[in-house]
Amino acid sequence: MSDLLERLRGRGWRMTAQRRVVAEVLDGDHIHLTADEVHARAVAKLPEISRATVYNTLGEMVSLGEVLEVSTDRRAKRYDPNAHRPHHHLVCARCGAIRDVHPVGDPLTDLPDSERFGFTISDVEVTYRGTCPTCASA
Amino acid sequence: MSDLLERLRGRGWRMTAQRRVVAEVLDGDHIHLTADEVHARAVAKLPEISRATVYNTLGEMVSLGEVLEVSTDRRAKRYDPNAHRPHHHLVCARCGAIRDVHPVGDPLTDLPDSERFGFTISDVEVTYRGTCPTCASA
DNA sequence: GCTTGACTTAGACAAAGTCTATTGTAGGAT
DNA sequence: ATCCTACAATAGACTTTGTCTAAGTCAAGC
Ligand SMILES: [Mn+2]
Ligand SMILES: [Mn+2]
Ligand SMILES: [Zn+2]
Ligand SMILES: [Zn+2]
Repeated sequence: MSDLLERLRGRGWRMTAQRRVVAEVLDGDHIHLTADEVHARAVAKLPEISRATVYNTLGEMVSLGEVLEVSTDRRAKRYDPNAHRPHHHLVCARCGAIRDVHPVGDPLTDLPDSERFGFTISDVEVTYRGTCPTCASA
Repeated sequence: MSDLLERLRGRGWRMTAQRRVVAEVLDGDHIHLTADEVHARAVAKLPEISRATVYNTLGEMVSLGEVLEVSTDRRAKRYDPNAHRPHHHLVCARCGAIRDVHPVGDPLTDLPDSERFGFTISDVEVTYRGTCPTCASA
């Protein structure tokens, strides 16, 4: 069921009811929830879970490399369980819907040496913005 | 002197000491200051300028299209007077230094139709991350 | 030099996130 | 099975970044 939960087992991770529900809430494709959204969904399964624990648990999952932090807007960070397949994001400017996308080619080759200012570049992050089909037809 | 200030004149923009100082502080190349940094530098020239006025003025400049908001980290928004030459950003992960960069080609062509989920894409934002020469030699 | 609507200000308020002191518990040891 | 203890969970104070409001100030046209 929870692929993320499976990945977290056998890492010496002490299993608690709180950690289990956070992992369950983050299961699925194109999942990019804020900490507060994770908390709201976790409370539905385990009413006494605290906000601090959700933040702590998400932070640990990020440290373990099993969850990614995504910042597609200037509001809250979003947590993404799709940590093992490199990807970028497509965001609807109207409703905020987020899709995982996989551009072809390496965007790094598009940056000429004269535009690198002597930096050693280790990562490129691409965000596509537009209007989703639902918002376009509304 | 202040190219930004020149651009803002003759737009029916009521000129005040506060607005002049904010525009002066934002003059230059590769400028990407936070609102608080703008405020600190503005206070040095005009001690009584308030935080609210800096936020208001930056917001108006953004609305006029003369300043861009840049979000290269999850902390404060940064304000960029280079609003008329499309560009992307190269960020040092260690010290936060930000350079304006101009990749060749259109990153949109790298996203196949099958990866567009029916969206109409209007904008692409690219952030290159790495280590600047100063941090690399330290 | 008036008048007036636009601008500025201080401080309250809000959202997102961090930190701390205290209490609880998972899981190994006995 | 029970005990122990290091690790985890909790409430709430605190911080950072940003917005809002009500009252005072001023640039610019007449
Ligand atoms: Mn994703
Ligand atoms: Mn820039
Ligand atoms: Zn939409
Ligand atoms: Zn650096």
